[in-house]
Amino acid sequence: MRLAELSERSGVSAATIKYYLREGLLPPGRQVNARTSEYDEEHLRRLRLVRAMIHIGRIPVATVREVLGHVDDDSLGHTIRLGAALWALPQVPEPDGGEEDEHLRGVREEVDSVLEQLGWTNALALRTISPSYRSLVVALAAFRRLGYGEGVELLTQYAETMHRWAVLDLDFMETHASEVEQVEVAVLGAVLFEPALLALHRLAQEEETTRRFGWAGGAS
Amino acid sequence: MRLAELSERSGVSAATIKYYLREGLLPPGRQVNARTSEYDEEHLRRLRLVRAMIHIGRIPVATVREVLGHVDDDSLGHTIRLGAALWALPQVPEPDGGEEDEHLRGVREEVDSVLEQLGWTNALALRTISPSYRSLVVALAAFRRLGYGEGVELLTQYAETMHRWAVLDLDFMETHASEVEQVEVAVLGAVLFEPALLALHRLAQEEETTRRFGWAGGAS
DNA sequence: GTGGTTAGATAGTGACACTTTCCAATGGAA
DNA sequence: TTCCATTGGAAAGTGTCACTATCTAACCAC
Repeated sequence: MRLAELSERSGVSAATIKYYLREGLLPPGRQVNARTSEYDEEHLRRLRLVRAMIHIGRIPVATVREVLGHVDDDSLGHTIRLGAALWALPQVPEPDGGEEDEHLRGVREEVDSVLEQLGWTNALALRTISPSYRSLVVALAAFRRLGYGEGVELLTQYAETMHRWAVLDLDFMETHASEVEQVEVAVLGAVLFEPALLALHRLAQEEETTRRFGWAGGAS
Repeated sequence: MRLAELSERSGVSAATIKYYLREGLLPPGRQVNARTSEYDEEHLRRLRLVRAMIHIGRIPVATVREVLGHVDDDSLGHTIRLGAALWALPQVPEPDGGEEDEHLRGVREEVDSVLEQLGWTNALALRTISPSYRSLVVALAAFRRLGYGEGVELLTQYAETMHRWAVLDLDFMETHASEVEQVEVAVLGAVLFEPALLALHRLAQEEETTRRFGWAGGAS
């Protein structure tokens, strides 16, 4: 298939596809001659993956390139490749004060004790370098800075829920044979499944809110 | 406190605070005279809230204004205000094809049957207008378009988990008296707590991955 | 009365994700 | 063979976004 057909089948404009090729998000097609290339189903799939990462996962183009680079890199071990890909995903940025702590330090201690209590020894060991750990601490500290510190106490319950979710993810991942696919599935789980589950969560909130308060609910 | 102090205490530059005032994200200070305004602790809190929404929640400035407008609007009922605020949050954009269905239609049917099975009658009734429902369907359709349809079968399990989470949210919310605060807590739950829990989820994934595959794991 | 600060207006910046425009080289149709 | 739409590639342009910088006139403390 040529560029025009790839564009039509994916619903992505030819100019945008050229842009992705230029940026290295899509591998070049098979060169037929100096002025024509041929694309296949794998290109279409990759294009859909890229689009989903950008629009559903809200991942910047440069980051997509980096993440997919790790996914494709078969010179690394399985865990490393997966870790590298997941760690390249966008994270919560540094808080405003630069390094001003207090809340940050308090939350960090609390998170550490929760991890220890849960027996997450691997996560504890990775703590100093894991972006997920940093994101967690920063987000919780912001919450606490607004006066909702008590929310953090539920952390253990939430952590158990999230662990159950992770087990489901990895079970699902292991049903897929190829290593490249396994890493891809894990990345997709983080990039596409998270938004889906957040939408499901908001839907559950809507359900529960209307159950408790009805449709017009509360005073005006 | 004057602008310079507000800036120093929050770690946000004076120019940025002026920008937020201009955009209506912060209410103006108490005018002392033609060229001086006085700000209080409530301004500091609001500023931190805005910063958290923008940087942790990744919400566009215009959307923050809209969401906070709903939170502050005491002319509406409780449920409506909450719904309006949550529905104003950024959602998954339309898929590429414009309206090309098939996957979309299939997923929609599947989601509907899951909702029915769970007895989420309110969510089912809101289905046609709820942005969360749309986001869910679009994200799952993208997943399926990439060949991972089976993931959707776990939907019921995930939905039950998300409902449990929503119940925890609303329980927490109800411990807060003021209506304005209740709506704020719900919005914060969606905006700050979601990133925190996603970080927790990724941490759980790291833990479980290293448990199963070790540190170097898999072939190279 | 002088120097530093303030609110407010206007314009500028850099990142980002495309989009447009141009080109010469093809390749199928007439 | 001639014509003309299409192709890959390069380069410049566009619109949005979240600030950031510059300027002005008023004010206040010393």
